[in-house]
Parts: sequence; structure tokens; C-alpha cells
Amino acid sequence: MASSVRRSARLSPPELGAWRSYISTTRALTTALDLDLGEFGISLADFELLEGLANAPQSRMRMSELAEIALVSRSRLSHRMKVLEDQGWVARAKCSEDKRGLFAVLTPKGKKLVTKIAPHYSESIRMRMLESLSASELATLEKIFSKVRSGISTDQLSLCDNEK
Amino acid sequence: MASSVRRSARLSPPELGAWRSYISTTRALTTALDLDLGEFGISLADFELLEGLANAPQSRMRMSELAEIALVSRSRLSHRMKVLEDQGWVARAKCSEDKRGLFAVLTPKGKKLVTKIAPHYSESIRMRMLESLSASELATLEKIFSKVRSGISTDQLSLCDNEK
DNA sequence: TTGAGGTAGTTGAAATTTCAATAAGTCGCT
DNA sequence: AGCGACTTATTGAAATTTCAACTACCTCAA
Repeated sequence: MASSVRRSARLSPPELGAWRSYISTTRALTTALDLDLGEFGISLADFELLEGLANAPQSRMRMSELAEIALVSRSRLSHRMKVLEDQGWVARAKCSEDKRGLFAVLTPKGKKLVTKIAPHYSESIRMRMLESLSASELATLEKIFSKVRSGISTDQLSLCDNEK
Repeated sequence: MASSVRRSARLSPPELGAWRSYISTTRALTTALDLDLGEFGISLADFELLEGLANAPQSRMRMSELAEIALVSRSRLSHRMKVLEDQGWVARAKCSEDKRGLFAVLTPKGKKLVTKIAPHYSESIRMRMLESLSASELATLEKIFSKVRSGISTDQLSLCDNEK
């Protein structure tokens, strides 16, 4: 009785093409962005943390919330916060509602940095990526990745400390 | 006399939407793929190295070529090769044409591993990403990233050791 | 044929990230 | 009131990645 589901066949040429194109471009792109931001003495990942805070009410956010929006593990955030704190860009503040918790807060110095770098960041993203695309491609891009995103059950990954 | 070029303005909502959607999905996706492959005791990045070799004639490739196609720095490749070698998946072989050079070679054990894992890898990519997309979205995806890729001058990044 | 400058690959140390464990606090239930 | 299960965040150690030399070799022009 012929096969029924036949899972896990090789990727078809269009599938393979799309995947390869995506993955290799993504690597090149993040390298390029990191390089661009590097001129301002910060990495893409760290800048995203500061930017996340900058966009939050009162420029502060609970550690775990920041970890979640920035898609980094909690322990990684803890470690990064230490170095961002040493730079004077962020601080940690107690949280009175929940004594276990802490707020990550952007300092004035940190705000200044974000203000200074943000335009270059935008420009870098635009130059490296967005500029190559038409308005409709832009829309499709957003649609495609939203779809993919919702196909990935976030909680399953748990953004990767080891919380089983 | 009104402004002329006006570079580096804030990203427009569609631009921002596309970017955010892309970057956050990409993080979730690579985490998911790593998790999937983790069940077979290997990371996505390492598997890509083995797969790269598997696809090369005679399952071997010059170190620098492998670094290039896998988009990793040379020093990183050197370090990774050490651990892949310890696992018995790859070996290094002298290159007679150029005595500075080496070939990275997939061992029989490495080949077996690739053969075993490849279907799961495909299935994971399909399940996590491709399945969410229509054929035309697939085609657009490939087109978009090819465009973006060619907008990024590869040599400028030099795939990131410090070769100025 | 030599020597200047470039290329291939490696190395050790420093920086970063992950992993597993831990402290401290909350929540709900009895 | 207090116990057990869960959550928040941190920590140190291990693994990985980057960074900056460094060795060995190749190329080519004078």
C-alpha cells in the first residue's frame, strides 16, 4: 500500500534555494551590521538591549522582560548587564512589587549613546538591507517572517537558558 | 533652500516592521534549529561544516574554502576542526600543490553522521520555516535575500578574522 | 635568486556565551 | 502559619568565539 506521509524527504530545489539564500545572507548581514556598529564601540546585540530599554516607559524594564524582547537568555543578560553597567550605560534598580526582581534602567549616559547611535543604526539597516527592496518586497518580507514566527512555538524554545 | 539628501532618518513603519519581523524570527528560528539538531548531539553551525564537506568533491575542501562557504572566520574554523576531529568526523590532510595549505576531509564516520542527520535537518528546516510558506512566498524569499546579499560587498566583511 | 609582500592556517589569551546550580522571593493551598 | 512548587535573577565553570600575533610558504619583480 503506497507510502502515506513520507516525511523528511530532501529539500526540493526551490526550498533549498530559499533556505540557502536566506541563511547565507543572514550571516553576511549580521556581520555587516556588527561591523557598522563596531565603529561606535558597541555590538549589535548590546545596542539592541539599550534600544529596548530606550523604548520602554521610563527607560526601564524588568530583567526578564528585557531578556524576552531581546531574545537572549537570562544568564546572558545578567552577564551583559555587568559590562553595560561598567560602561555606565545602564543600572539595576530594585523592584518593590516583587523583591526577587530587578529593573534594568538606562542611565542618562546610556540615553545619550542611544540617541547618538540610533540614526547610524537605522541607516546601516537601510543601507545593508532595506534599500535593496521595493515597497512590496518589504511588505512581503514582513508577512513571510510573521508567518514563520508564529509557526515557531516560542515557549518550546524558552529563549534558552535551560529551563526544561 | 530645502534639504537635499537627508540621510539616516528614522525607519518608517513598514521598514521597521519588516526589520523587526525578520530579526526576531531569525533569532527564534536559529534557536529552534539548534535545539532540533541538538537531539543528535551537534550544533547547526557544526553540522553545516560537515554538510559543506559532504557536498564537496571527494568530501574534502581546503580550509579556507570551507571557511568561506560556511561563512565562518578562519580561526574559528581551526578551533572547530579540532573538536570535530576529536569526534572522529573530520581529518586534516596535507595539500601537495600548496604546502601552506590543508584539506579538511570528511571521515567515513563523518559521512555516516551526515547521512543519518541530513533528513532530520531538512525536516527541521521545513517544519520550522518552509512549511509556513506558499510556493510563491518561497520564490520571493529567495529573490529578496539574493538581492540583499548582492548589496553587501562580501570582501568588505572578509568574513571576519581581522584581515584589515 | 633573493627578498618584499602577500596568503594559508594555527595558536593562546581574552571576551563572550552556555550550562547547571543556587539564593531568594512569591504564590497557593491547607 | 507554613509547606511545596514555581519564578526571578545571579553565579562560576566550561565551551565557544574573537582577536592579535605568528609560522610557514608562495609569488613576483628586480
